[in-house]
Amino acid sequence: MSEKTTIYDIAKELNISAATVSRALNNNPKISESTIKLVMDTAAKMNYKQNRLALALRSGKSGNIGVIVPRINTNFFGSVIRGIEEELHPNKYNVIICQTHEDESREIENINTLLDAQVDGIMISITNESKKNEKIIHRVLEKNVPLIFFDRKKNIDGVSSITIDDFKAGYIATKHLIDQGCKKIAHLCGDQSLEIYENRFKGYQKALLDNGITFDETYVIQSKSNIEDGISVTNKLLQLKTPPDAIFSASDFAALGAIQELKAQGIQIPKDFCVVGFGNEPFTKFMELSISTIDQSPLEMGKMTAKVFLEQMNNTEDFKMEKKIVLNPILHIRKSSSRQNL
Amino acid sequence: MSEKTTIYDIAKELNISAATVSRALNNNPKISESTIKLVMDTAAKMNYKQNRLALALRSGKSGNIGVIVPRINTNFFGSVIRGIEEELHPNKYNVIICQTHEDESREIENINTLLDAQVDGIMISITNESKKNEKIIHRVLEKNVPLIFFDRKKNIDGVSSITIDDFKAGYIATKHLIDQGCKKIAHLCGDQSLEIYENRFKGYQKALLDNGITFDETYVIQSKSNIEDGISVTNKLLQLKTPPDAIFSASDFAALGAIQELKAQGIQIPKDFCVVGFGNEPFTKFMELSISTIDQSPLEMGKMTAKVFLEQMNNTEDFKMEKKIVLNPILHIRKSSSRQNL
DNA sequence: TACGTTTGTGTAATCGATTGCATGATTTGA
DNA sequence: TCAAATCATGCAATCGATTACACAAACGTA
Repeated sequence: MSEKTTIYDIAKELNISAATVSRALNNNPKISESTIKLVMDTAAKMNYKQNRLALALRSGKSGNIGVIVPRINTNFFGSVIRGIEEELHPNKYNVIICQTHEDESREIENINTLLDAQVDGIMISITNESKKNEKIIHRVLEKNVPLIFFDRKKNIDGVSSITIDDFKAGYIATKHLIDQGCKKIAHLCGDQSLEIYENRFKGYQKALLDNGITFDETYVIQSKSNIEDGISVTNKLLQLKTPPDAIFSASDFAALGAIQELKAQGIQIPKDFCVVGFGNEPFTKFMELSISTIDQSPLEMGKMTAKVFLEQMNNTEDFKMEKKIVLNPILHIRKSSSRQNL
Repeated sequence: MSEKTTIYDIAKELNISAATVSRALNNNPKISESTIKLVMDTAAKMNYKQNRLALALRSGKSGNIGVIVPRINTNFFGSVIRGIEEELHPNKYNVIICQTHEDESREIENINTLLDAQVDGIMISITNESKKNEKIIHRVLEKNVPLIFFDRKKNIDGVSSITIDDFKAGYIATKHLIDQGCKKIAHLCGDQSLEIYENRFKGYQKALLDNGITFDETYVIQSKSNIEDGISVTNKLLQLKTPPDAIFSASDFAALGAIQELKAQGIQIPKDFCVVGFGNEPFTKFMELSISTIDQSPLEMGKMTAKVFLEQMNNTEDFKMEKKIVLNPILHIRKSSSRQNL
């Protein structure tokens, strides 16, 4: 049962005031060298640890940062959080994680919890673009709690964000399929109320346009980010009068489902049909028929997010800083769309 | 720029003392119904939020729980954390995540960080069994900070733990291979200084013994939990005078490497060779040749860990509570070891 | 009426660290 | 040698909520 030593204990021990102890511990130049040394030594001897709660109350800073994600147990978000963590820990910030499970009311709850917990900042990847959570976001801003979006953002003035260039990602993925000789490229798109999915779709359209392929909206079909949906949606595509000869999926999971369905129908990949996914989930690489996909550099994204936060915290200027960082997507070409060796 | 309202603001507004406000907000029976209602209403009107930092200082409880894992971006740990989170959030605890990257000194750092941050408890899956971190663990206990192990534990009196029955897991995995007709079963084992890997190995041995198969130590070979090591280790096994006809790997990643190497050597799975992995990583299910594996119920493990913590927090009795919970491993039989359809 | 109880509130201390202001001691400069 | 400047330190308030103790008012009872 080790009693905690406080600055008062040290003060009593040395017959000086707590104020002097506090100043000495903070290397205040007003305190004489000898006193500082004495206090430091005594503090070490008495195994003194600063009480961060007391500091938090006085300064109004908890030293905690809230991170809100749809879910934590996917490679993408797990890696982003890892990046955030690695950047913030050396700066004495702790990371508090919340999950929304793609549920808006849960998102609101989480933000309130974090505000209650007096976090020094919030980093969030929002669930979707609906108006419902607009209000709570503004409450965060009103409270002057630094807010940063990553990956799934809202466009709000004065709020920084770290995303990847989803338009470009959609573009290069589609362009790659065109380069492989595909002419009828379908797109499994995500919830269009989210900017990321909208941009992937637009990139896809632009690539078609730039390469003289007419856009056909029957080739665009929304799919959830899971295998089952990928299967059923692909099945529908294959029943079209003129079925597609390639799929660009906005999700790796849906792409995997698509591949399973294609195989089930005896279609040869990549000979007769090419597939590109999105996210570079670990399994895309491990599959026997490895899946081409877009890497989103999640680790990097996490680190950038944390860095931008730290910059804003250290920004003592009077003006608000807004940074919109857009990372470069990287296309990994794998077996599911490589025809050069055939 | 919304100024925060405190109980003093409410007190001033109503011309009563802050003490009364505090008591009213906490539904103290000493306060008259009418006052409580008045205070509650005014608090709501003034948008009062309790300052958790002040509460934290006074009570000595931060409301934060530290969770230490080797890494966060794997399915297993991600899911455990998710489980912990889901159980603790409704109880007003926040979860602070730390990663050790399998580095002992990092582990010590993390524990110190958490103690500094005045967490109300620590849940940890340790990096390994070496003596170096023994000291810091005891410091946690001395400080009376509740400590709980999950998955990778140390055996310390009075400390609760939630694990799976790794011995049984090793046993049923091996028994399954024997049932498939395999006679020369190799084991890719993990770091034997970790109890979990030691127990998987022991279960493997016992299953062999119980089924009249002589244990052959040349069939046991240590492998790191990654594909590359799985490949190289399997290559070595195949060069033996009498190569094995099955592998029970203590890691899914090594199992995947093993399968890749087996295929590369033209060996038919499961006809000529069976493989069972460990962990039920998502990819094991997605592979075209899906991999048999042991599920560790990580979500359940996380939830149990949190529950045990909450129980200990609510335990007002004078005695210490120690719970050693052992979850049941579940064998998922998939293509890599299913001979019944051949 | 007088006295003991109950009820509802207020006063002030507490948690631990920080910091503006005051003060006493020492040094500097003329 | 004395005023001014510098230096080192102490005092006390502060952050916001809780709570032991005190106390006044209201009530009940003999």
